[in-house]
Amino acid sequence: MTKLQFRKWQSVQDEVLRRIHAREWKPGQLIPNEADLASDFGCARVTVNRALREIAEKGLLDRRRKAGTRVVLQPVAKATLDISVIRMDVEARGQRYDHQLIQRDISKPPATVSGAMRTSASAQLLQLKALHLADMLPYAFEDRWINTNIVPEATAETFTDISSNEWLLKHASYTHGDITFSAVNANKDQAEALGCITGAALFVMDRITWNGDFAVTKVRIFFAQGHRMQTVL
Amino acid sequence: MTKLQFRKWQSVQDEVLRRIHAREWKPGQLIPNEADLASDFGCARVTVNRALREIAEKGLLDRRRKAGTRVVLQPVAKATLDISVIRMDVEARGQRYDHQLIQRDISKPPATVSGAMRTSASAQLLQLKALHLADMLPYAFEDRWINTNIVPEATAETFTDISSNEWLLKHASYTHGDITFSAVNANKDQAEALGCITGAALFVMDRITWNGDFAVTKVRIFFAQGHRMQTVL
DNA sequence: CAGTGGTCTAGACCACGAT
DNA sequence: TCGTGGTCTAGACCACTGA
Repeated sequence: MTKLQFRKWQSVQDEVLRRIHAREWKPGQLIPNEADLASDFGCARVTVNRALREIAEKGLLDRRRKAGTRVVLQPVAKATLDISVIRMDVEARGQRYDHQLIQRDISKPPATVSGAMRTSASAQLLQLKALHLADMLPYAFEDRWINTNIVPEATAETFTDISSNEWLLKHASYTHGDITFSAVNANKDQAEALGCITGAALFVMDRITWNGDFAVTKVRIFFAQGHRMQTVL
Repeated sequence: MTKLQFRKWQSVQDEVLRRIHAREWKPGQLIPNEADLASDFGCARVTVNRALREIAEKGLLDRRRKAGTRVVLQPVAKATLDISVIRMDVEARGQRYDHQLIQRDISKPPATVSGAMRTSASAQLLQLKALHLADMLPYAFEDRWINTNIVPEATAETFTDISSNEWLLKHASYTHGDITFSAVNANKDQAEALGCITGAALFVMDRITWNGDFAVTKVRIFFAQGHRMQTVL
């Protein structure tokens, strides 16, 4: 009905994906070069290039100059995770978001933290512990360290009205981050904060955010029991 | 020294990212349109377009026709996970990979499985349980159901010489998949297989792979205690 | 060396959507 | 309505790298 958007490169991409999925082009097989495909599809070579490039970025094709383009034997699936502010996650579920500041200290972090953040062993950092709530029930427990050398304004902020995550997005910029997901058994403090039994399996996200070579913040988030993180291939 | 690759679009992208990170272009701010940037950078508009398009896909820019391009207020970080065959993960860590088939049955799955796979409630599926080993130590325990209506050849395969994952990649194609990550306390069977105590927190990946509207396979993988999944922003 | 993909350009038309 | 981004083209040159 509605023709909507003549994205020729996308129809080329769809057709190529169809041929791969239908095994018309088998794993390991060389496919025609860009110029031939362009005349087959009746479009410019650049259009074919864009279609194939995106498929190669997804990991389904292996492209090499002179050698041509092949269907990969064992595709490495690329799943994309959207890591947003926790408030957004909660509100996207149609729930009411609240947060409680549990602790706020300036102190010398344990060696594991200063090591991971590459701060000097004697440096004082700002530590925050907070609870995120969805519909008044515990959603996640957060343990964060902020590098006040990089973000000195943080020492003047109470973090009672705004979560540290959102405050940092407004006041600090970053260039990249490292994320790790794991599972841990809840200790007494975490169990108490999240309202579960000690030893319950918790889904954990660790994140260190960098601005160039300097760590801006390190945060460990313990999600309430039963939390799931979903994505698609 | 080596100039290597004149990718003008990438130098444009680097410069734009620098301006965003340096807050020269602040969150929420409108940046110059493509034509102006092109003349500023001394390149074609298409080159600017490619540079900005990729940044927008990463979630740092919001682009709208007529309205122009803005730096987003709260960037939603996109993290990409590479989901490969477990053997590859193990070997990438420099460890020896082995696997053991623990169970192989054709039976009617529980309602949760047939429901998730959208197979008829009375359909028989092939169930496999297997252990993945790294340097002879348990790495992950896998519980899999295969839809033999979609992949009938599976009924003739023993899965003793090749893991089900790699066999499926060779013999079945898929169009998309759903993935969920969570944490669970190990039950007695899982604890025994993985060599941990009952109740240990395990990192779990659930995956359903589809070919069009039909589920090819559903797998639940319990990783050994302490497993971490890493990525970057 | 030569074939293939990677990139760039100038110009063009179009889809969208803010105003 | 009309400014902006989205896409397409034909042609060109270049960077790789397999043979």
